[in-house]
Amino acid sequence: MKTTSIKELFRETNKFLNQNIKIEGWVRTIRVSKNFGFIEVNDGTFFKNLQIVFDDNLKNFNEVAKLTISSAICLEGTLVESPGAKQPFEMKAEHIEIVSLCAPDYPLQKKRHSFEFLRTIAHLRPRTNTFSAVFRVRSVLAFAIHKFFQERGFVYVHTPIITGSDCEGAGEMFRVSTLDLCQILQDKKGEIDFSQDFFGRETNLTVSGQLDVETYCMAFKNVYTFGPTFRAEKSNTPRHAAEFWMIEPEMAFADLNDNMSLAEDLLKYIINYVMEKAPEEMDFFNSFVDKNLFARLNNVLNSDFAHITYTEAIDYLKKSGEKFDYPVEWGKDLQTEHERYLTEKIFKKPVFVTDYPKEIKAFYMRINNDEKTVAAMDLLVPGVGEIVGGSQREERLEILEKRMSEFGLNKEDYWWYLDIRKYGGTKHCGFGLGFERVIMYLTGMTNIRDVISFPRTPNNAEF
RNA sequence: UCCUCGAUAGCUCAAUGGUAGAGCACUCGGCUGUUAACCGAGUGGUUGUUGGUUCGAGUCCAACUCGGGGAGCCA
Repeated sequence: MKTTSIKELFRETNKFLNQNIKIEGWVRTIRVSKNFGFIEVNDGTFFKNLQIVFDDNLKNFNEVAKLTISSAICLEGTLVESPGAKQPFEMKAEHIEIVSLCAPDYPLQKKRHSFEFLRTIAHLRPRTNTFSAVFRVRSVLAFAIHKFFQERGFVYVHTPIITGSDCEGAGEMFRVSTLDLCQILQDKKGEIDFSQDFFGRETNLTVSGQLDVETYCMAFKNVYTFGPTFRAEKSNTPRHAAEFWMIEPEMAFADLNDNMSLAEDLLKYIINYVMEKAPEEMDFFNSFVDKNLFARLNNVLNSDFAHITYTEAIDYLKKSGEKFDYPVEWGKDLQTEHERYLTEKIFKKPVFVTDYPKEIKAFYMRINNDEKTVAAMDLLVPGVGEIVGGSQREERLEILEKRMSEFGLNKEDYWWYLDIRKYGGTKHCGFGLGFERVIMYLTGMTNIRDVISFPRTPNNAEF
């Protein structure tokens, strides 16, 4: 007999009602009386469980009655309408095979656990309601992002994970090496001799695919990367991880306004997509994780994002009368408290902040005509803060070279990046979108460690 | 890295410097429609680690480890 998925039962109920079916899954909870009992079984195909009714007509009733949570079972029986209020249908079991009895020291109980505890059993937590919902949404979202870009003709570029360049000089990097740590070779200056290393030079894990993807942008016009990114920063916050995923689109013949339109369209598209494709999971988040979730997401869908310049943002903050821990001053970067005030108190919706002072942004961002600011944009959203950071890139070779020397960067190390400007360079722009931050924003989960299967953070690489 | 709070049974949490406790989980028994099922009984502890103060430390002190919240860096 062919196995039916619980997802099919919920999506095409009439097809299976009063029919004989076979189900394979794991016991989520069991309640037993003297002569009958109930099992809630989950087969992994769907967020919700199927309730099983069984009684002592089963040959192995006594064994079934002693099933432990998370035991694997295979059932045959009839799908019938349920008299109970909490489920539309249930299965009247005629045969239950115990595939594997779960050991009694199984750490997950029927009761609620703290996320902190569940992080210590990251190999078991996908079996809980919350993590089942988080990781199915993560999967749906990843697909939605590809679908969005592919539908618009963007080419997916796999930029390298191991890199010889130090993109934007941003953050500490993880060194990649096959040198024997016990016998590091030093050259005459006493420095490490990377010519003896695997690649014949110093290499690291990537902190951004942007510089590489810009080269493909000049060939395919519209491109994007979507892959793992690594930062060796000892950041200990609910929003940072040493290994995370990032989406980085890049568009040729496009300016900062095109860039912001793309970011806004992308966010709205994936919100719609995940609401449509994972409604049970989203209902769960709205009910148990963040009661304002739907209101917040609908607000994003139904509003045009606000646009202000950095200079205007400083004015807003100064006129607000709010007392901030950090002073508001033109030329200084916006602090988290400033960003949150802008998006949560003043605009109450996503806000693009553009045209930051050139001193506080990266070397590759395009200098504006005022020669004081660069064509950068950050998208701030209520609750999460900065979710997108992007810019129009400096395409003018002389200006880019000047900027690099101001930042103390060695031109020779970026020869291929500069070549793009020499050989048919054009205006272009792009941004980075933190995948985990999107998941947090769309689910209401507040810690990045709870939206990554096996999170890597300082002093933590278990599993 | 800085500030701050915390760590007690498998889990969630109690315990005035003076005998280490409850609910859930687990084991056994009861119960004919349950929904975190219910009722009864039982098992379960080197109180994060190391050192100190004290007649006596889960409780006070110090360092360390890990975790939460905030900050910085950013995505």
